[in-house]
Amino acid sequence: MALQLPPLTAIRVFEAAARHASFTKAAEELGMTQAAVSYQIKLLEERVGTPLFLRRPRQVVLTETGRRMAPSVSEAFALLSEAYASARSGSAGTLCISTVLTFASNWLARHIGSFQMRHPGIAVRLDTSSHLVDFSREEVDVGIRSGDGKWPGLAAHLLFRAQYTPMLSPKLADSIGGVKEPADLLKLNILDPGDFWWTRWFALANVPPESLEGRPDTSMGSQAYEAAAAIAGQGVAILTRAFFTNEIAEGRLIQPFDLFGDDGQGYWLVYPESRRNAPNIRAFREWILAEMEQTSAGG
Amino acid sequence: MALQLPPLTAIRVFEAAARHASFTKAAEELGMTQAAVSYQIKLLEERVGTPLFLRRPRQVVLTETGRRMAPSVSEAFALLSEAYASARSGSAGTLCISTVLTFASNWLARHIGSFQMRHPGIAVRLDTSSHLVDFSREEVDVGIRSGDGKWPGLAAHLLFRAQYTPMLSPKLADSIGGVKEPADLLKLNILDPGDFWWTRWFALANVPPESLEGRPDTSMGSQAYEAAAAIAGQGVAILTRAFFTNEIAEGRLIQPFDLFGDDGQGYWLVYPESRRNAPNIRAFREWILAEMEQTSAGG
DNA sequence: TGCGACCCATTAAGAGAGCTTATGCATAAT
DNA sequence: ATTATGCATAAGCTCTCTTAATGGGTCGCA
Repeated sequence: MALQLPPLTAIRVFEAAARHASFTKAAEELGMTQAAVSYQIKLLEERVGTPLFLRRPRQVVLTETGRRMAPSVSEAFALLSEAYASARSGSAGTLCISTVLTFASNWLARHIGSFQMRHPGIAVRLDTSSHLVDFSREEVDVGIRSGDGKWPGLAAHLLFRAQYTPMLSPKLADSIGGVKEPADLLKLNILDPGDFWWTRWFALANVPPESLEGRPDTSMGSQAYEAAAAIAGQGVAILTRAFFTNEIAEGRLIQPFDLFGDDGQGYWLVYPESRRNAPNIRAFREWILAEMEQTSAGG
Repeated sequence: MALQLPPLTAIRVFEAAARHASFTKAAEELGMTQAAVSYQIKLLEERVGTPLFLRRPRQVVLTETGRRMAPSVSEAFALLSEAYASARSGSAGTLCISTVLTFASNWLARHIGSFQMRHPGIAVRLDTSSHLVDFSREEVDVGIRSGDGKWPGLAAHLLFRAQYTPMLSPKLADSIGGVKEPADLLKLNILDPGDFWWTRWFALANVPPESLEGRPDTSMGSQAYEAAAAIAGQGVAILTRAFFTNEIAEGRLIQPFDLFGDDGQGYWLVYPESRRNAPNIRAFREWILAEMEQTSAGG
């Protein structure tokens, strides 16, 4: 196929020169010197095989060929720059967030509405697939994942550390006359006792580790489910605090101890470094960091 | 104004890559390496601010933004290459000849039909203005002018030398019993005796120069008119032979002597060197040189 | 599974297109 | 005449773009 295309820079210069009927004016518009315009036009004329301008004393005028060529060229460039501009700005119109399920259900679901209020022009799409998103393979703008914040090529902002601590319903606490010290928890049903977080937390609390052994594993695989069970009074769950500030504030859960486990991980906002300034990404970043600030302050 | 246009080379590459859904294929089409395509696409993606392709294992696929952009871009390029192609070939569609009146009326008028028969696709426009055409100021393809063949920047082909010699109608010659020697001409009416050509020619013929003095100046300013007068038997004209081979062949004029004046000038086909290979110019050049060959051989 | 084929990304180095500066020339305006 | 304007041209340089070589990832085949 290979349609022989004209030298594009020359064509662009021609378009401007034809519009202005002046090399000097075209040079101004294009931000180059008059000499460069002259050079490009000459080049194009050689390629076309016929003059495009007549050099008159203090002006240039299009030849027949030039006149025939100019309108199509202008139209083509209009099309091009429109497509380009719309791609540039249009890229702000959608935001695809790939997030771990935990974060989506425990935090994002309750807060994303605020983002959409502030940026009504941005359509949000959530992708809660569990695999680690590869930005070069999938059409995703930002990701939220847990880890240590070190991913090559990705910018990462810490949202909060994954600090875990036991939580239970006030009613359940009351059923044993209140939870005064960590060992009290052992009187209750432990949700997902196999979770390493329990082991670590009891260690921090100076409770012998063997106390968990032999308990039936009730792992539900998701904090959301364990939280629901805890709220229903079915046991004590060990949860990430930041996800449940709301439940605590509303009294549906209580956090008996100000003691946190911390495995050094955290939840991070990530996106390709190179896209740091994309409008939609910038908007989301600024919003979520502000939101975190506010939440942690309020909680 | 100054719509920010995208980097055009990158856009061209994008267009091809989008069409093929492959960088490698696009590279082949554009005659460059795959690496260059990759580079240009990356460049464009940075400018646009969002990926245009998703890099999948053995293929690339357009992102939403890319899909939105591709059709307009393709259309724009189609427009562009059409305009360019039509300018390229369309430039062969017209041939504007600037020629001195003498040549137009005495030679071209009778022969141009043969050119149009051979190149029916080329519309011929004649411009017989008398001033020396400036190819950079006027929309003229080729010129025919007399001179010494030296014009800077112009290619020049000698059509014929301006050799002049007396001519008259056979009937007029008979009226004085035939023209046997140059001096016999003095018995007849000399058309435009003030023309320097007469002086030169009689000098070549060893006829005293004073013989022309005192004759009324009948200058008509154009060989065509003088030739018409000669054919009508009104006198002897001194004419450029090449223009009247036809009249001689048909017996309407006779050339009594094989003696030619020659002021070193000639008629030349000229055009800008740079346009030597323009299709219309090439066609005309080849035709007129062949025609000259044939005429001088036949005459 | 392991190997080869295919496709894209990346890097460094080199070539060359195209820009700028400076100057010249022609014409129109003053 | 003199000045101002607009384009052409030459030389030199910059920086974009290309090439070449290499690496990584996946699919297909045995």
